[in-house]
Amino acid sequence: MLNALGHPIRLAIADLLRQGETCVCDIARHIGAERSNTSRHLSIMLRAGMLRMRKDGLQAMYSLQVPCVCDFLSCATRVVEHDIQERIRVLESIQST
Amino acid sequence: MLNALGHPIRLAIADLLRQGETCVCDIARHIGAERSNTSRHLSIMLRAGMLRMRKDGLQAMYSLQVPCVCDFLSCATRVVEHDIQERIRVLESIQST
DNA sequence: TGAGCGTGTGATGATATAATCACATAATGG
DNA sequence: CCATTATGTGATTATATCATCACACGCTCA
Repeated sequence: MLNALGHPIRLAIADLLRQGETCVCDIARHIGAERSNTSRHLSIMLRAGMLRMRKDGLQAMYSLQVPCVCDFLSCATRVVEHDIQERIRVLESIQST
Repeated sequence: MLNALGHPIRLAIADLLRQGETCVCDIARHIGAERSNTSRHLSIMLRAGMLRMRKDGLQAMYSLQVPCVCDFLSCATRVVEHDIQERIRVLESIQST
């Protein structure tokens, strides 16, 4: 599952899906990727067990399967923000010398 | 950072380092990988900002940089366990038909 | 000072992954 | 029934990643 999140497009998909169930074409439009490519990444995430899919007429609706994935992404965001702040601090301390 | 955790060896390294600071040779021995390969994966994790390294004589001691990575891994573990239990439930329901 | 140890890193071949194109499938509506 | 639309999937090429080998560097101690 970590591997499934370790790609920019898939991370963007996961982030987008936190807002709720979305169809492939909307996902592709929002993240600016080709639909076939988006579909392929979605299938990877589906296989990883982090997404749920249901057919609604023509559309395939995807949503986050596990609520914890949201917490997971929130935690990742906090880690990254913390890391960025620390790097800024380091850069500033270098600059001041 | 998700990418850095999305590889079996690196995930094993992160999991091992939760127990505390460890040198490269011990890490390599514990996870059963070559030392040069281990060193390479460690540098990837270092660049991702999730590890800290300090030299201690001959040895290079690595440790988890951000405490949140521990929470992160705990959360991942919970997600996976939940997923496994759900898959078992699905399999059993198939078997019972 | 030279041997030994732990570590990091180029080079390289093997493998995996990604993006794109083309096309097939399935549902919808005229 | 046929055109249209949304989706998924082979095929292919390009790119990235991985594991291994060989070797260099820095530190320690006899």
